[in-house]
Amino acid sequence: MHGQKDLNLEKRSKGLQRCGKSCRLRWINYLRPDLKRGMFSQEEEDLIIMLHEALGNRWAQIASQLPGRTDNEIKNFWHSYLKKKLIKQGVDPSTHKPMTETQVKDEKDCSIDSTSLHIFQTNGLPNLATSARMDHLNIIDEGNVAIEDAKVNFSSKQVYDPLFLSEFQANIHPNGYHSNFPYYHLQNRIEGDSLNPINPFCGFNSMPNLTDFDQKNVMDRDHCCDSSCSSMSKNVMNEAKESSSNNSIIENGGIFAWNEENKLDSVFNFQFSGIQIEEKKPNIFQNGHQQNIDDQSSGDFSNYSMMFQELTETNHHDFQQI
DNA sequence: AAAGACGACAACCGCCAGACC
DNA sequence: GGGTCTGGCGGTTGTCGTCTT
Repeated sequence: MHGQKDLNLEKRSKGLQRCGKSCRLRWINYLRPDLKRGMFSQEEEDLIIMLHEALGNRWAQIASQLPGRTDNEIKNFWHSYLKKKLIKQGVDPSTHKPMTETQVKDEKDCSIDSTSLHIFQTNGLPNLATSARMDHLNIIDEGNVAIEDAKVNFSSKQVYDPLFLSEFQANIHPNGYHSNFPYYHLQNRIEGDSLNPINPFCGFNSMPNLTDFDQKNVMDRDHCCDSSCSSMSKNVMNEAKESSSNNSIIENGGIFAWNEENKLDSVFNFQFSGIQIEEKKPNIFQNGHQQNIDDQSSGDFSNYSMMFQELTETNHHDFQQI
């Protein structure tokens, strides 16, 4: 240990002796001009939790859904904050399922008392990123999965779950943006498109790559993210509202399949690359919610947060008390 | 005021895959 | 086909500032 310390001291005194690889890493994680600084917003937290539930420790993929955030940053945030937060909520951070009382007790860092735990466990309340949706997913890690295996039956989905898997297919409005589901799906439903009944089979597209951001896109990053996420949240909110009124989610068919790519990556398609078009076409989903004051970090997912809050309001009540 | 604990975060390490020769 | 290089990734470590005792 001392040797390592001495080495570090030496490095500092001489200046870090970086190889090309570490220079690259420093650029990506620290120096890149498009990096978003500052704390993570609540919306980003929620998104990370959900993405982590779906993707596991694939930080790079998670980061690709959070423009301006690096995998390293998200990873650190997870280990230093989110993980503990989930544990305190009685949620196993690795499985995203409610921990048993024993598990909670086993967690050294967990200060939750058994009474509180009992409250939400007996109520059958989910964690924010409920595990229910993933329970019904038969998705295999590397994405090479037979379509049959990838089918998801939403009919067994628990009603309280406001954000089932399709939420990740945060599609862009067809008005110039990419769209498969849920927007298009939802539109058909709302507008009663008889030619396009609710299509239970949803295609997926290649996952956007953060590295695809060019400098101009970077300049517009927040706007882009804001819009796409807003539409996403609105769509999901509508979907969830509808489902709550019907007391079920997607009962007609309730199955979706993968396209030829068959990659879990593809589920998350925020299409950040649609910036240019989006700029010219105002987002029809703007619902008048005031942007979060913290424009750097919170604005991007403001609607998403509200949706989350609204959808989980009832069932989340007990959590607030914990 | 000092020492230890803790949290945040940058940096490092090792592995892997793809490109190239 | 095999070796080397490079980039990407996830896990882990080290440092530093802040908080607590």
